[in-house]
Amino acid sequence: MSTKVSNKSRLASEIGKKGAFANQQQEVFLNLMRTQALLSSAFKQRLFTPQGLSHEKYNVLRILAGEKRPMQIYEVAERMIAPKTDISRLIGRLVKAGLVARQRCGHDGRVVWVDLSAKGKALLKKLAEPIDQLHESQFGALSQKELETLNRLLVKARE
Amino acid sequence: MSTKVSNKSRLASEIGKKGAFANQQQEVFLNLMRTQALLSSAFKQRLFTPQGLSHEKYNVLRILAGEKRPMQIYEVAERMIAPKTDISRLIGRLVKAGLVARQRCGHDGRVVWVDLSAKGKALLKKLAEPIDQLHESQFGALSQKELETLNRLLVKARE
DNA sequence: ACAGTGTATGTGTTGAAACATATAAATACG
DNA sequence: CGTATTTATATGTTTCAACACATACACTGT
Repeated sequence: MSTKVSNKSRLASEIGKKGAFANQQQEVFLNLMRTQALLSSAFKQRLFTPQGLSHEKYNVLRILAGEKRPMQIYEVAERMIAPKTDISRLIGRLVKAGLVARQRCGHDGRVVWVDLSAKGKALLKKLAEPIDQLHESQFGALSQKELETLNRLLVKARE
Repeated sequence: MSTKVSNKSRLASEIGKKGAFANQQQEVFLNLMRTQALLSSAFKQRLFTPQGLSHEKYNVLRILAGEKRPMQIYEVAERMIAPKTDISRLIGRLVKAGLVARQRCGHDGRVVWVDLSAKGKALLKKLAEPIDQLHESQFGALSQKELETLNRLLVKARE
């Protein structure tokens, strides 16, 4: 039954504050959810929705822009912020919107290459400065040292 | 480490010479999105989906449990992690699942009171410890001081 | 009393997310 | 070779989210 001693008890006994600890973790969790929701909703409302974009669509564009080359669909899927199984239809919507081009590979009949279209590149260029400004308005109150700390702690929480 | 800033520095001068910041801000933003996605997806997969819950459903239950009293629908909506306009149908689904009770107010014909049902309370009780354990597995690597710092920085980013 | 305004909740509709499953092509293997 | 397995993408179906709009009631001032 007790194949694994809970980490909580160990840590809690080290610190001697069992209940308070769990609450603090809950607080951090809710805080993380709330902050993410607020910041991402600002992007959606101010930048993405007016351009007919969603977070996921923008993400694909951003990934393609970062690579500066055609990518296979599964490569894009692997780099999405949230793991994405339903990538085909997302790409399909981007193709329909004229933002990416999709092309079957000759050698390997399974593969589809996707890349930014001129329209997609133009849209990203248009968004670049507003995005920087929004980031600045969101994180401007945090010093560079605080940003580094936040980065480090967020990564640590993921591991 | 090489600092490749050709594109950024031009933008930086346009928006006030904070180009070095813009990259770091982007990194924090993406980090925040990724960490939130990972942590919340663990909750969904391990705890919520097996119980037929979604994040939003659980949120309503959590809010009602915290108040320990019947609440009006708009009160619940105001406390959701993400602002929710479409709360009626969410409550409707919870009623359908038997987790909350919904009752019209006699005095004010507009008002609907919602409260946890016995089934809802039992579900929350059943989830309490697994939730603590999951929090511990997610945040156990962070010291209490680090959690405080993370909390503070997340709040600061929201303001 | 009643028209106008504000408040609380409900719904119509469209698009997207989730999850399983299906197709299709390349590769491995006996 | 031919069959099984893996890889890459697509689709069927159900449920949910978002946004606008609609309803239903309460309150206010005249």
